[in-house]
Amino acid sequence: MKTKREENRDDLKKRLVDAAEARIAAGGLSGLKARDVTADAGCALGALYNVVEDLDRLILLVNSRTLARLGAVLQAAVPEGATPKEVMAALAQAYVGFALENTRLWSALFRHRLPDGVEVPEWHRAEHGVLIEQIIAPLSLLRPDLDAQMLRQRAGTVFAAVHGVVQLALTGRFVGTPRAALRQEVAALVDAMTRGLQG
Amino acid sequence: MKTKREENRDDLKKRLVDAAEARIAAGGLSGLKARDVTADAGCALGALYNVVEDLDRLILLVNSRTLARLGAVLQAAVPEGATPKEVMAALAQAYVGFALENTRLWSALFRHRLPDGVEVPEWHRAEHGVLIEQIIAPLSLLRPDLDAQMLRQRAGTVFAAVHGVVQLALTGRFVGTPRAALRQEVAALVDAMTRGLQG
DNA sequence: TGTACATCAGTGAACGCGCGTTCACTGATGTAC
DNA sequence: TGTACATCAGTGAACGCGCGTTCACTGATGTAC
Repeated sequence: MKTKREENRDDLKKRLVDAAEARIAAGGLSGLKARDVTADAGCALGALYNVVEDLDRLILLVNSRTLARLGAVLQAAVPEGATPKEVMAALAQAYVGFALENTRLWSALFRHRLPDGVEVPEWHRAEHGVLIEQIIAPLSLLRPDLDAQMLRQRAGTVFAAVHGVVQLALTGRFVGTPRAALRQEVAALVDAMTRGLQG
Repeated sequence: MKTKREENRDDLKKRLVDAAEARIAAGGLSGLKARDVTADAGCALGALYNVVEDLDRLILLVNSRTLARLGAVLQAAVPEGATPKEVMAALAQAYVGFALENTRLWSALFRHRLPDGVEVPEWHRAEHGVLIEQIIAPLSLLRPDLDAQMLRQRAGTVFAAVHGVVQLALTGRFVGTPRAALRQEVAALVDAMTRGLQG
C-alpha cells in the first residue's frame, strides 16, 4: 500500500502531465513553459523538478500518453473479418483522424528532440512500435513472399509515406496535399500501395 | 553601374549568406547564431542588420538558394525520351540523392518557421514550386483523365509521400525506413504509385 | 496513543546563460561647388 | 582636380528578455521509542 508521500507525488505528477498535455495541445511544443505548467498544475515552479528530471522528460511522458491513445485508436480501427487491403485503408484513415483531432500532440511525437548526448530511454523508444505494429499483419498477407525483416522494413515505408502526406497537409506550408483533400488522397495512396506492393 | 557602396553591400550580403549556409549545413538550423555567422563573414555583429532585416530573413535567403539548387538537380534528372514512369522514378531518386547530400539544408526548408504573424514573402513562397513542378508533366501522361487542379493536388500527394519516406529515414528517430534501404524502398513506392494511380 | 526527531516534498526568489537586437560612435564613400 | 560637407555603412559593447534550473528555507509526513 502507498504511503501518503507517494500518493501526493503521483498525484502531482499526473497533474503536471495533464497540464503539459493541455499546453502542448493548445500552443504546441514551443509553447510549453515550466512556469505555465506548474501554475496550471497548482504547484510551485521548483516542485516540477522534484517529480521529473527535466522539462524534456515531462514531454516524454506526454508523448507516451499520446502514443498509447494513438495505439488504441489504431487497434480499434481494424474491422472484423476485413481483407488486408481494407485493414490498411482503415488504419490509414484512423491515423489521419487522430492527426486531425490531435494535431499538436501528434506533431510533438515527431518534433521533440532531447539535447545532444541525452539518450532516449528504451521503454519510450519501444512505445513507438504502435505506429507500425498493426500494419505488419495485413501486409504479410498481401506479401507472403517477404520475410519478417523485409515486412518490418516495408511497413516502415508504408507508414512513412502516409505520415508524410498527413504531415505536409497539416503542418506544411507551401507544398503538399490540400487539407480538404487529405482523406481522399490518403485513400488513393494506400490503394496504390496495396495494389502495387501486392504484385 | 553600381556605386562602391552597393558593391560592398552586395558583397557582404553574399558572404553572410555563404556563412549562414555553411553553418546550417554543419550544425542545422538551431546551430545558426548571429555571432558565428558574422565572424565567419568577417564583419561585426551589427553589420548583419544593415544588410538583412533579421536572422530569419537570412535563413530565407539560404533556403532560396537550396531550392534553386534542388530545382536544378531535379530538372537535370529527367532523362531524355523516357516513359512517364521512368521520369517519376528518376525524380524521386534525384530527390533522395539531394536529401542525402544536403541533409541539413534540405531539412531547413521544412523546419524553418517565421515568428507568429510574420508573413512569408510571396517570391519565396513561389520558389517552393520546384518541389512539384517536374512531377506534373509525367503525371498528366499517366492520368490524362485528371484536370489541371486535380493533377496539381495529386502531384502534391506524390511528393509528400516520397518526402515522408525520406524525412523519416534521414531525420526520424524510431520509425521509418532504414537508411540503407531508402533508395530501394522509394523506388518500390514510386513504382506502386505510378502503377496504382494509373488505373 | 503520544512525543521527539528525521526526512523529504513544496516554495518562489534569485541565478545564469544564451543570444537576438540596438545604438552611439567612427570612418569611409558620395555629392556639391 | 580639390575642398567642405553630408550620408551612410561598419563597429562591438551593452541591452533586454525569456526561461530553465537551483537552492536555502519552511512545513508536512514518516519513524523510533
